[in-house]
Amino acid sequence: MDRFVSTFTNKIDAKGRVSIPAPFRAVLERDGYTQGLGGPPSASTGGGGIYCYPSLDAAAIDGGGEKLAQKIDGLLRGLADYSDERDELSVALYGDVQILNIDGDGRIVLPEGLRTHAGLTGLVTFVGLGDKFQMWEPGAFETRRKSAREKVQEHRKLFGSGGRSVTPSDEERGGGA
Amino acid sequence: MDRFVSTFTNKIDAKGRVSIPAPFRAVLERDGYTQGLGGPPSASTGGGGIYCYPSLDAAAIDGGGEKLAQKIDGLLRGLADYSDERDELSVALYGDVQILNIDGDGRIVLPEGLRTHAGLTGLVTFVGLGDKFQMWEPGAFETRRKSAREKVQEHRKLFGSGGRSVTPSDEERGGGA
DNA sequence: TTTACACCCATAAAAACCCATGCTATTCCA
DNA sequence: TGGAATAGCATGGGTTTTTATGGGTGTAAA
Repeated sequence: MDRFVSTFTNKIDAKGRVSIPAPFRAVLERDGYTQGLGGPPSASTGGGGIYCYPSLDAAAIDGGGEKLAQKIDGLLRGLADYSDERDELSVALYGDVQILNIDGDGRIVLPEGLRTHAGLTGLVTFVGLGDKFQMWEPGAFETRRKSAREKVQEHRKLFGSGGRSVTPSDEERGGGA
Repeated sequence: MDRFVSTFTNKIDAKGRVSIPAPFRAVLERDGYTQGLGGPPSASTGGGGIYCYPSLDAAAIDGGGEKLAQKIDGLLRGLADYSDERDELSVALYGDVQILNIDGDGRIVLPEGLRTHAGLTGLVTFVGLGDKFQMWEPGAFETRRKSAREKVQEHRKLFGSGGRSVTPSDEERGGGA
């Protein structure tokens, strides 16, 4: 299993730290995470970390590991070096990215900018999306999830399936608080 | 991590010095130094130099290490010798290049010419763009960032995603970013 | 001399690091 | 089978290390 799945809600402590759900951590490690968690004693801010940036179309933070970073690289590859266009895209793709290091206890500190973009206060909901995951303010995510379900319902009517199965988004809720 | 990522805003002090963000310094160190100065080639003595030149198409300064220099070389090599285009580009790219030393505390001094080109006053925003970075006047950068984001929105449509909302069941989104 | 710059030190704030404490789910053993 | 021992995790809180920034001093160019 090397995909981010399921949702978990964790607490932001007084120092601004949040535990990354252990299953997500496991995915990150397999993805080539090389710091803090057993990686080589590389220099200060080198080696790894998770890539985070404000979601383009939602009040949430997108996060992921090396695989996500390579995906971003892929978007830029193909654009001519030193073209104006490339610089501009790079600003949006790399410029908004923050590399957050995971400490020895599996926690990260969310920078002010990201926190406000997602409207985070004391709790964060981690949502697995396969290649990456998102961090939401729990209330905002609940709203989003509901509307997503409704959409799925509609689609099902259109398909005329009428099946009684659970919706794809209906995973079991995560632990904490 | 061997690319410049993320943005940082630092202060220019009374002597005209600016701290290079530590993560960028780490990238430069891995990239190798261009100007071996006295002392061991380790971080302690600083002793490296960075390539800087006015951005061709923006009110900003481009900066980078050895890898950037090589990339510029490669770009020029691709053009026919003695072509007008090459001459122009050579002048544009090399003519204004300055090699700035990093002092023992990770700071550089920005020459007058570069500072005015970017309209820098008391603060500098460092923006990672992968294999180089840019230095902007914070206000000007905000404008740039905004337009860059809009451009990315357009590009996402090209990538085939274009989806407006991210639902928990919404896998495989091309545009990732 | 005056200026510009490399080099050195000091310091506050932030980030990284380390250890301790409950909780829960799981394992193990009588 | 039931309950104690155990292991993994989220969380709290000290402590140390980095980092950004301010300022002093000597030296070499102008």
